[in-house]
Amino acid sequence: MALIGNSVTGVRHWLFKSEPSAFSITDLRGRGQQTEHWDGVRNFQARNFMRDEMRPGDLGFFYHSGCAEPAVVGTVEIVRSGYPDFTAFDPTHPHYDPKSMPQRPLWYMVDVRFGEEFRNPVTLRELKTHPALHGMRLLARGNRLSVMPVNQREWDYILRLAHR
DNA sequence: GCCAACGTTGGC
DNA sequence: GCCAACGTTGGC
Repeated sequence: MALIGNSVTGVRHWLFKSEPSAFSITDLRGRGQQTEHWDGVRNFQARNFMRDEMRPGDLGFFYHSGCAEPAVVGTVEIVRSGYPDFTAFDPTHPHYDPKSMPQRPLWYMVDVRFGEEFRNPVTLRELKTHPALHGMRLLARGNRLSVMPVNQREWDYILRLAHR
C-alpha cells in the first residue's frame, strides 16, 4: 500500500473537487452531521484512491472548481471507505454507466460529512503564489483529477492560510 | 466561449 | 498495440 500523509497517526489527506453550482460547501454544511455519498466519479485514478486508499477518519479539502473563484473552501471527514457507486447502476440517473454492474462494479464512492467552512477560502490564484505549495498535485499542469491526495505538509500549510 | 490537457474509443 | 478522433475537464 502506498504511504500517503502522516505515518504516525495514519490519517491521510485528500482533495475533492466539486462545481459549486452542482454541490457547494454551503450545501454540505446545510446537511449538518448527515453523511453524503461522493458519487459520480468516473475516472479510474480517482476511483482507485476512493476504492483502495481512503479510510474512515481521513480528512479532505473541499475545492470549488468551474466557477468564478476556484478555491479550497473547507474540509470534510471520510466516514465510510470505498464501496460501489450505485448511481452507475440506475439507467435513469445522470451518472449511469452500463459498463458497471452490481455483480462487477466499475465505479466506487466514499461517504463524507461536513468538517468546516473556511473563514478565508484559499483561492487557486493564491495557492500558486506560495513556493511551499508548488509541488501540489492540484497545481500540476493539466491536472484534471476530481479526487486526489494531499500530503501532510501541504494540508497543514493550507489550513494555516484558511485560518488567518 | 475558448482552448490546452488528457482520458477513452475504435479502426487498423 | 498504435494512434487519430473525439469528449470532458476546468482555468481563464
